[in-house]
Amino acid sequence: MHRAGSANPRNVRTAGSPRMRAKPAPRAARRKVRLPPLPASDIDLGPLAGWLGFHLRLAQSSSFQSFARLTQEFDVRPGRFALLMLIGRNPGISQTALSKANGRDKSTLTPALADLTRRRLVTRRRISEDRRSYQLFLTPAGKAMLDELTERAKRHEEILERIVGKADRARFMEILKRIIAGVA
Amino acid sequence: MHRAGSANPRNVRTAGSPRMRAKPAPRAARRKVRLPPLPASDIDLGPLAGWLGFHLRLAQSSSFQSFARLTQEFDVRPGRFALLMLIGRNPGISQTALSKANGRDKSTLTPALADLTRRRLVTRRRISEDRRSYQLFLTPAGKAMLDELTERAKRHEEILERIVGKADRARFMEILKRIIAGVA
DNA sequence: GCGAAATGGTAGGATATAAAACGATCTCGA
DNA sequence: TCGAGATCGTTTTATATCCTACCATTTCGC
Repeated sequence: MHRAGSANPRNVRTAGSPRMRAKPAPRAARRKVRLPPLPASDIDLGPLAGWLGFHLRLAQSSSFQSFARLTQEFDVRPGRFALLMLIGRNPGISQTALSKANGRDKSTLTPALADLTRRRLVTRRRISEDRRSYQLFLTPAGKAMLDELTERAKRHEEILERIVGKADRARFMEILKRIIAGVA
Repeated sequence: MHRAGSANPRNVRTAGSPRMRAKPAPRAARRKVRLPPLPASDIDLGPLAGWLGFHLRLAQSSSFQSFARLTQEFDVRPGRFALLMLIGRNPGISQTALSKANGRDKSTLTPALADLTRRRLVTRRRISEDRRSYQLFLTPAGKAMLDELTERAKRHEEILERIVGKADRARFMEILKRIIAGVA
């Protein structure tokens, strides 16, 4: 898949390179050989090629984009969707608890919830017992939106499951959970 | 792990809840029962609990943070590290090729490379053959930095591999690669 | 050759995210 | 009951990221 051994010194232009096409051989004396930019298909990843972390990052990006494609008409990306789901399943949840379950810093929630509130999908209520915190709820519109999004998310999951394969699914999930628990 | 069935209506405070502690039972008539914010340990993830996409996101976050912890003294996070590695292994690579190998949009590279150039880790060279593009190279300092970072990254990989397990490592990697290729 | 289309890189606008510091409020121990 | 410290949410600051549009340059079709 990638070049073997160490970095290719690339001191010589191979004959028949696509770049040679419309280039009349210059008459001037030996021109210094210049390196054409590497084509994307011929990149040496080095150790990255064998590293889990790198591929975890790329896989997450791919998954994210697949999800976003399926839900773009609602303008809700995975992060927001998880918030709606967590609020819907846990009416009255606090922002701190929400941020932990969502795996994101609590300061991230301030603008996100402001947006969801502005869109009338979520409401916040001060409680008299602890006036520092809010309780979060879905509005009826929020519930409807969550239902719609859940349908799309299911399709996304089906895509992922087809790629992962039925046989490996449980094992794969278990490994992900171990990483979540173990690295933190 | 999470509450069974549909959302818990949470209409009743359970006796012995931690919140009851220093609360002298109010003498006033039946106080309206208020919902304390849910503790983080008792969150219903709903369908999220079974979804690969959600856990992929969290696993990626965990991995990222583990890496960042090991390399924080160099102020280089996974994205920058991958850039250094890719440039180091592919001297003369163009920004577009780099962005593809790195799985990020090319416009993301402009500020990233400006930073790496400012720190004298990377140099860019216009080439006469195609004056639109640059060739990227590591400086000696960039190479030294890459070597240092590679050591830390190896430790991070060892952590991941211990979590994933020797037996599952190859399978796990293969699945990640399928997701990268298949969803895109 | 020439003009249209593609390509490499940058700029601007928008969103997502984290860390640190902060004010308000609550809890705990003595 | 009081004060130190913890907790909740926000603000501020700094990155990272994408998308769209754009400019300069190159390639392609004819």
